[in-house]
Amino acid sequence: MAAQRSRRRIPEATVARLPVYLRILGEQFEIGVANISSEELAELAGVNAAKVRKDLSYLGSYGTRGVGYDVEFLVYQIRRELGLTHDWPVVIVGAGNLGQALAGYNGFGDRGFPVGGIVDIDDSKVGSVVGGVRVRHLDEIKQVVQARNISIGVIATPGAAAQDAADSLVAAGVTSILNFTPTVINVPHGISVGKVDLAVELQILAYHEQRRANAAQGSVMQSLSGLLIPGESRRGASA
Amino acid sequence: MAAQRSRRRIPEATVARLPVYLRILGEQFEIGVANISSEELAELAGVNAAKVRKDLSYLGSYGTRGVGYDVEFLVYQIRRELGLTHDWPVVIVGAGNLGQALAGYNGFGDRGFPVGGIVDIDDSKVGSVVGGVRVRHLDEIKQVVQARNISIGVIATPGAAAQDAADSLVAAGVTSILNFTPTVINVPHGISVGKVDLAVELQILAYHEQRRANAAQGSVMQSLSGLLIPGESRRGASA
DNA sequence: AAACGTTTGTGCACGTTTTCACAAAGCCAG
DNA sequence: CTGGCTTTGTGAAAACGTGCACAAACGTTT
Ligand SMILES: NC(=O)c1ccc[n+]([C@@H]2O[C@H](COP(=O)([O-])OP(=O)(O)OC[C@H]3O[C@@H](n4cnc5c(N)ncnc54)[C@H](O)[C@@H]3O)[C@@H](O)[C@H]2O)c1
Ligand SMILES: NC(=O)c1ccc[n+]([C@@H]2O[C@H](COP(=O)([O-])OP(=O)(O)OC[C@H]3O[C@@H](n4cnc5c(N)ncnc54)[C@H](O)[C@@H]3O)[C@@H](O)[C@H]2O)c1
Repeated sequence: MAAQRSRRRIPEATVARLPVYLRILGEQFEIGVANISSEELAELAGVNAAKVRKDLSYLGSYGTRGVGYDVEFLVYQIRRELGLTHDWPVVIVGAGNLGQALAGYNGFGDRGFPVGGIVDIDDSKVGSVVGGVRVRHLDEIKQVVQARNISIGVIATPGAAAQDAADSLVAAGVTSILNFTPTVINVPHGISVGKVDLAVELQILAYHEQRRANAAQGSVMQSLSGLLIPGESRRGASA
Repeated sequence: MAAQRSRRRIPEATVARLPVYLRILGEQFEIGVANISSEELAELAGVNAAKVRKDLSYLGSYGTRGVGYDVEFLVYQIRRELGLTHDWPVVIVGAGNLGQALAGYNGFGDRGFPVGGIVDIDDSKVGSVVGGVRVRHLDEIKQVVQARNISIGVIATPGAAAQDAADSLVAAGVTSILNFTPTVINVPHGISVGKVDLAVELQILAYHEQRRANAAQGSVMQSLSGLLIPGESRRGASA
């Protein structure tokens, strides 16, 4: 009776890398690669080979020593572990520029996340069709979510409305939220939240740019004081 | 002569949170809040107060014990540390759906990252104007970058063209890249790369959804075997 | 000017993630 | 079926990130 079922807990850092491996493996499979070593996969994913092996080891012992991993089988196992064996329809809240772009973007549904519904609070948006889906009113979100058994919601409203949107999603029964607004949202315990913030990414890059600029200036100063070894010019390792 | 200049190295995890604090502090300043405690800021940012204090301590000792932090001063210090005291124009490669959406999005320039240029390889796109900027041909990227002294590039091409786009950007003199395609790009040492991948975020959420589903099923099984304490129903802590 | 309540700044312990390094396991050639 | 080559899977160490807990510092009140 011992349920030998998965129930391994996979480290969050690994979960974030599995989708990257998955995509690469899918591409390799497409071009006829049947087998791949941790070294090759690591190269393609831009990470350390030992890390790849440890990551994959959380799925089970699916490699063959001296040979590598069967690409097709590995794709199946990762998909299984990530819960990608079936589609996860999503509901988008906010049918503005971003909401419409997302709804119209196929790379969304192609990856198993079809747009199951779009809602907006603005009556002038309600009724229009974007990406083949008719925009419904925010008030109907519960019907939309329950009709297609949706558990993932995407927030694409202005930042000021993000908390409202999150509350509506949770009330409608959604248990995972991807937030595209810059606003931090509060959700009840047990709800997962992912965040995509353009400005944050750019600001991180700006920080590294500035460091480089400062370091370069520092180097010049050192150079002037005769301390910089030629050929060893400083460049922040940040890639 | 000892250059007492910054040159503190700030942990990457902290760098990723500073933009969040910055936005919140800006909002608080707007609504007239002059002073804030680490506790309050932590609450608004959804993190631990000790973490906030440690993060801010990397900037220097700018708080006042028993009082808190001066909001305006802190905004200034974070902006300074992140290198946001001046604008960082960006060049967008790829004027398709995403490229046009980004170019037309004001929250971009508003945060100090104006679109300094857009290039595309498709002649039918060249010459059109999006977001007030005229699309130039990829071949002219070097002129575009150098004319405005751009150091940040954004890749919004199809995934298959991402490496090409990265190579072009690096050749043109860009030293930081934000990659919106799902493709992993290789860049020379010393170039910073940020990545925004929608599918990865959704797949991470799917994983948590699936775990919840499995755990719930597990609970039912436990319940059936009399092991589930009522009121203690399992819900994965993932928020 | 002392006593008090508040909040910072940070040492320390703990948890997580990365990396190293190597035995175990497989394939293949002879 | 043995020996040599390759590559996995994983302990153990190192590096990194988080959160607790508390002394030090500050403003206020008496
Ligand atoms: N446009 C971009 O390229 C881009 C890029 C990155 C991030 N973002 C972020 O995405 C969000 C949306 O941007 P946008 O350009 O699409 O804005 P937008 O103004 O075009 O669209 C917002 C939509 O949300 C609707 N809305 C407002 N309150 C609502 C509510 N409570 N419930 C449901 N719908 C509501 C509005 O009616 C509108 O249709 C913003 O937070 C923005 O910062 C946009
Ligand atoms: N549209 C979305 O909502 C969305 C969301 C997330 C991610 N993405 C990703 O963003 C990328 C772009 O998506 P899109 O919908 O804008 O695609 P798109 O096809 O509309 O636009 C791509 C543009 O890039 C140009 N291009 C192609 N090769 C080029 C090259 N070598 N140099 C310069 N330009 C080149 C094309 O001419 C085209 O104009 C894709 O990788 C996609 O996966 C898109």
